[in-house]
Amino acid sequence: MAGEKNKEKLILDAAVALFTAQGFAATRMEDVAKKAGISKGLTYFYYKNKEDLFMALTKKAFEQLKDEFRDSLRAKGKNGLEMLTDLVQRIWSFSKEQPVYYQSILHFLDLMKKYTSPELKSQINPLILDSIHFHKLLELQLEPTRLGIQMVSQGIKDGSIRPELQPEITFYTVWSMALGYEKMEGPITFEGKETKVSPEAWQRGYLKMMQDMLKGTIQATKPQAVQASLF
Amino acid sequence: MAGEKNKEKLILDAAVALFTAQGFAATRMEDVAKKAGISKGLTYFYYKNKEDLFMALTKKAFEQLKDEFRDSLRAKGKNGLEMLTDLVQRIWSFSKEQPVYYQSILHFLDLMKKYTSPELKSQINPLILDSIHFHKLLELQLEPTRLGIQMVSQGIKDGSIRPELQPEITFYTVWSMALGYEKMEGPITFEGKETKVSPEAWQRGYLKMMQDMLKGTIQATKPQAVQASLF
Amino acid sequence: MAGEKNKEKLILDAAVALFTAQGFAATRMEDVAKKAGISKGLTYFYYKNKEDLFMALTKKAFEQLKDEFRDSLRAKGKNGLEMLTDLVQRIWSFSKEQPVYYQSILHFLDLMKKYTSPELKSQINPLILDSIHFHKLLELQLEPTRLGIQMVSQGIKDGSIRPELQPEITFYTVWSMALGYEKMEGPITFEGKETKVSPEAWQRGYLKMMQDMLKGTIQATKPQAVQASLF
Amino acid sequence: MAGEKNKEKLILDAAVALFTAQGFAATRMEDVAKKAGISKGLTYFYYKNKEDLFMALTKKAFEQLKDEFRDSLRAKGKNGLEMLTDLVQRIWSFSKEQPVYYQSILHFLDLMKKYTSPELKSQINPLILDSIHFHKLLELQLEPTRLGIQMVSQGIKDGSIRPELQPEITFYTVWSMALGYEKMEGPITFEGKETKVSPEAWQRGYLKMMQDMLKGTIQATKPQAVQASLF
DNA sequence: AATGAATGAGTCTTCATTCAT
DNA sequence: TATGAATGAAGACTCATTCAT
Repeated sequence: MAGEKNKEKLILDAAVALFTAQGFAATRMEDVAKKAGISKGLTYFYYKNKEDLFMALTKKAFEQLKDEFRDSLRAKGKNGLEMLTDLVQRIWSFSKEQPVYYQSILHFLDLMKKYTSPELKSQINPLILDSIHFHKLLELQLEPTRLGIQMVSQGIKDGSIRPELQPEITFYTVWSMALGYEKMEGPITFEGKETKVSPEAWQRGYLKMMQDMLKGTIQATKPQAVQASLF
Repeated sequence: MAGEKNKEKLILDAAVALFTAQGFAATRMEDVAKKAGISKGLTYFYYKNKEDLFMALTKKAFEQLKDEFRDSLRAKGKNGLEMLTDLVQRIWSFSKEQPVYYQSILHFLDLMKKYTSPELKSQINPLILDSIHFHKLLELQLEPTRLGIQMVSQGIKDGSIRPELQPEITFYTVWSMALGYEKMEGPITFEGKETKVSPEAWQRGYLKMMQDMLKGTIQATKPQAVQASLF
Repeated sequence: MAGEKNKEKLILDAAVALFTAQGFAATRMEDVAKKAGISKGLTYFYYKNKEDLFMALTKKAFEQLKDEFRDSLRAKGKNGLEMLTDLVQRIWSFSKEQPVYYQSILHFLDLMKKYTSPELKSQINPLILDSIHFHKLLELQLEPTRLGIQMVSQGIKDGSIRPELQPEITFYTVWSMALGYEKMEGPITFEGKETKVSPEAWQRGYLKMMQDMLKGTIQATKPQAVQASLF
Repeated sequence: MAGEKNKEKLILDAAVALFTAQGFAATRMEDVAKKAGISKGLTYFYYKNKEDLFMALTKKAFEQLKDEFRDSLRAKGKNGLEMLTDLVQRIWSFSKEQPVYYQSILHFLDLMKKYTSPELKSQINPLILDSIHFHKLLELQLEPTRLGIQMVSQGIKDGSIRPELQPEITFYTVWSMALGYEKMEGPITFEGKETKVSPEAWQRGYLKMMQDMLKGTIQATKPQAVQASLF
């Protein structure tokens, strides 16, 4: 009774667990069902097909991501630049703690590229276009962006970000930097074994450069750990 | 007789063409063979398996990428900052003109992340680890990086880049920014339909911010198109 | 309250509509329930299973067919030969207007063949043998036949049919001719596109030959449309 | 070496055997492969899918049927009416000895009905329309018909068939009678248990009536068994 | 009578890969 | 080198049917 989680969520949780451990392609719907403690058929009752399930998962990922954005924006006593710095770090944490959600977001971005290109649109699996979750995502994906743009605007207003920067473009730049960072982790770690660039040093350097790129005349209200560390 | 060696190339070219049109998963080895004008069996003579073929393709991608880096570095009359600006634009062109090669590089970066993580390493398809091309790639991937780092060092020396920046970290940052940019194209195009942020405006803004982040006291020797345009 | 019994009919009507549009195999019980405006479960309350439903439908088909036979036999002022001519035309109309009922009758005839053959009986889906409707059908199917035989007997008595014909065999022959005719419609229509044999010409010719086969010394009491037309 | 039957035929033979024993729907492709002594995959190498296999089987059925027609036509010393009588009996034998082939022909006739009707065409399984064998069948199905029409023409010429009959229509009538006959076997056998109409008596009666329907002034060159028996 | 969530057996089909020639 | 017939593991998905409520 009490512990009777909603089946839909049960399935999604099982999917996340298995995708994390084995990847999307290597996970069979039957395994998802088994892990969720239900029958295979019921999985198809709640999700039209594997793609639909993945789109539902992606939706959840965006919702969680939005929460991160919201928490960054709500933080008391932070100026715009500090918010963005915090946000980027949250994104990195998110990519580590919820790798499947994070990957699903990256996958969705690739999807968007195809979706917005007339030549590539046909490459998209029709089952994805069929999914109701996919269409909800088209809207949902904009929400984190809106919050991010607010942070930049806030930073310009409070003087922590250069006034000549255009908020939309600036936010997209920050967002894409965060995404690019994650891609480099492998090579950095690999090479770091023999060079001086440790992942930690790189992260500090990366944030610092980003802040330099953005910052206006007003200094941070309080010294930030990242800013303090030299590299 | 003499020119027999290019069967290998024939296969690779066929693979690129098909992966471009349909994606990796949707392309069957039989199709590759047919497109290359040879038999299915022969494909397996030259490449151990589909993964091996893909690793060979990735190797070629890195070689081409390295050429782009080299061309940027060799350009006469450019200071370090200009080289990096040029490089980033080359990378973007590369992602558009050789989408399969570009995607194979991104895929390899993901692979590197798993490869360098003890927990994730087991997720890598064993056939990949078997591939001789994969192991060559482990070395090869460092080459573009080395060239990029030289550009930063050059920029510091010629004053176009801030002297306090650490070359390795700075290059990685630029490199990851270029990668992140490409990821955002879909959303930007999608949202651009109703907002003021066109893909072109964003690209200009992105480059400008990157340059602001890097630039030292010395101005560009000649005005650059990108710098000139406001956003 | 009073009229509750018609849920059964509701289901049957829904089944007929869907079978007509999509065929038996392509129609799911869930669709039938939805079309009938009731729940899936209730369908199984009224009909044990899909086969049982189909047998019930077949029973209804035989009842309607019997009505056609009865109407033919009851017609005033017609001699036996005219009755049979009329009957054959009714059967053809029936096959066009109630294709599902008609097909269910053909299906039942195939079933009978298996049912009466010791070797083939095992091929019959056990659910069919379980159906109470099937067993009712074993009796019901004889009724149209009885009426048809009466027509032949009547024709012999009134001189419109050759006296040396054996009524049972003659009726079965007429009945099977009517069935065979319908099977040929596809090929005739297909080939008719390039030949002189239109479906209409064929129908007229078919009836004429049948009448020639049956007719005795007494001519039709009134000229019949079919007899009048040459072919 | 010697006993190495062509694989395509091996598969077809296995399919016939299994369809005969269990029916089309109840036979799995895997069983066909096993029975043929090959792997499941090879079945799909030779036949695109189950429908394609069935269409190939139907093609073979029409070829065998055509042989029956040809043999009837070639028979020395027979007039047209005798040929048709012989043909009908061959068809009946065929339906008993090659029930799967026979049923596949009936199935094809149903298919033709849908194929030639704009409203019903969409009900046809797309895999069937895809099958190359289906399209060959559209031509092939006409061949037996052509031979049958020749028989009627021959009968008219030699005086064994009424001269006023139109060959095409007459043949189609005979052909459809043969088909209808087979449909009645079940009911006749069932009812025959308690009535005087045995299957044998019916067959004799049926043929006699058909001959009466067709026959011209010239008597059979030699007495035929069927004609001799009273009913 | 009535509901609809839940079950799970059943099957087609794909395709990377091998191997006899 | 080169072929292409042959293999067989793997997995998504359907739908008739049941049953707790």
